[in-house]
Amino acid sequence: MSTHSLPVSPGIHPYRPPAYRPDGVGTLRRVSSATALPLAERDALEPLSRRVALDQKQTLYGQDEPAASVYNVTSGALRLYRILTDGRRQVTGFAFPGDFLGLSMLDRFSVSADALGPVTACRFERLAFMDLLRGQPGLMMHLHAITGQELSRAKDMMMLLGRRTAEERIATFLTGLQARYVRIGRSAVTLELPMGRLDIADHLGLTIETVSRTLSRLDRDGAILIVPGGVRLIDQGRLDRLSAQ
Amino acid sequence: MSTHSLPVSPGIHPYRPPAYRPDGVGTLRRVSSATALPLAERDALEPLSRRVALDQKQTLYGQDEPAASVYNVTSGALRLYRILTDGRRQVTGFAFPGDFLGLSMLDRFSVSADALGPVTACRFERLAFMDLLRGQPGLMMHLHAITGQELSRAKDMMMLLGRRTAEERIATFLTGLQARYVRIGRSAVTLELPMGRLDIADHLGLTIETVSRTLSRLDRDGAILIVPGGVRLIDQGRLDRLSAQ
DNA sequence: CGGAGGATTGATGCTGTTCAAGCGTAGTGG
DNA sequence: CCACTACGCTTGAACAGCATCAATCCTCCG
Repeated sequence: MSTHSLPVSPGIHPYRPPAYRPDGVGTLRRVSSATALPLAERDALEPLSRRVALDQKQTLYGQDEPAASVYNVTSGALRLYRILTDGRRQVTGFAFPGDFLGLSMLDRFSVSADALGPVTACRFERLAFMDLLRGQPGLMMHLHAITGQELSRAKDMMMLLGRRTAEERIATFLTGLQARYVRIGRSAVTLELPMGRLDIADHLGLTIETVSRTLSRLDRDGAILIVPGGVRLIDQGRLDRLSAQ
Repeated sequence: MSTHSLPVSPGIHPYRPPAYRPDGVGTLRRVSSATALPLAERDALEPLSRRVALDQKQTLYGQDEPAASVYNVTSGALRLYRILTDGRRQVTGFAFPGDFLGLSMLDRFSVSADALGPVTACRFERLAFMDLLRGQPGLMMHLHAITGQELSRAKDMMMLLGRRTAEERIATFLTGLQARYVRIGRSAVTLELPMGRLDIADHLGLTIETVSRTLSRLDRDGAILIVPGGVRLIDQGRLDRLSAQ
């Protein structure tokens, strides 16, 4: 997975890899601000959590598996996806530090989740988690709002998959990732892409060839710069226009 | 909107329109069983509700409008959609009796909602609704689960829009509608289609021509029978296979 | 009867897919 | 140190599915 390690490329690309701060503790510290939990609520949750660690390609849970836990990602990234019996795959999203998984608390997971690289997460036993929530209406409301935001983003994805061109999909994907990275305090200019081209393709309803070609074209046109393990956004205006709602 | 009124067609199609029971009261009586609320919880909600009625094409609320209310549909059907600045539209779903709208309780509606025909709904003032929920953790959990199911269906739609063929989309749409109709106690064989072909197209990420052609082909092949205002499902096995996960 | 709106059908074209070959880099082992 | 392999990515050529453009049909309704 060389392309995922973002080495400092010595030549053309003045690229500095994002500060890698292994936190390695089972906490909720690095929850993004948009979905941030108030301190008191975080403290209520923390005693329930157990730290889990995954290596690349390991599965956190599988689609339709009984959902025994709720997770909060603390480091790394995961891909969330469904697969049809004939192998066609839809990557419904990617999870980054601060993101909750399984928050809708249905009996079974609606997607599979596996690690794009080393991942750590906090694990909550679902029933205990729900018991706690029953006594914390404010926290419950907050988690409900997070689910509501996820639902809103799912509708964005429907619009993207149903009605947008390949170039718009790629641009929207990049600027969306940028916005998420900003919220968790990462570079807003050079985006690490921890997922492969095939993951992006299966997320955007395209083929790997179209993803590759479209990225190449955006690079050639000076909108982006493809760097090892990621992408640097050059023409922000153009990208924003392409991804405009 | 003649094709939406489902008249008894005298000739070839032995079609009986679904019993039209105007309930006309601002209650939660006809909530579907899958999302049904326990009696006690329904009684807690009912005092907060005000009945609203819409005529065809009237708007219940618009995308990005401050979300002052939560709704529960009591009769009729609505289309839920987003529009891009250049006019491209994605219909994210349709709402039928029993469905909640605005349940994620974000500050603004994430889609627009307007009536496909005459509609009645219960309206809840959002803040009062939320206040009530704070004291009713069981009800809150239940509504959260409904939102979780909606999120799961949104992921189904992503798979459909990203990875399925036109024929599969149509078949999945029809069998999905069938399942919803069964849950609210309507015919499982002859489906009323209160939405037009354009609505279906914008829901499935197709054009109106492709929807029309695909329905015609399924009709010609004996999988369905197109009747005025709806569709009769003939070859259930074939449709199920086409929409199989 | 005539108009309006939706639906259907046909001809043609384009965007993205499919099939196929080649490239670049990392890792391995002689 | 370098050949060899593996894997992901890129690029090209041909193709297909769905879109686009356009005409016609159907039904309702004034």
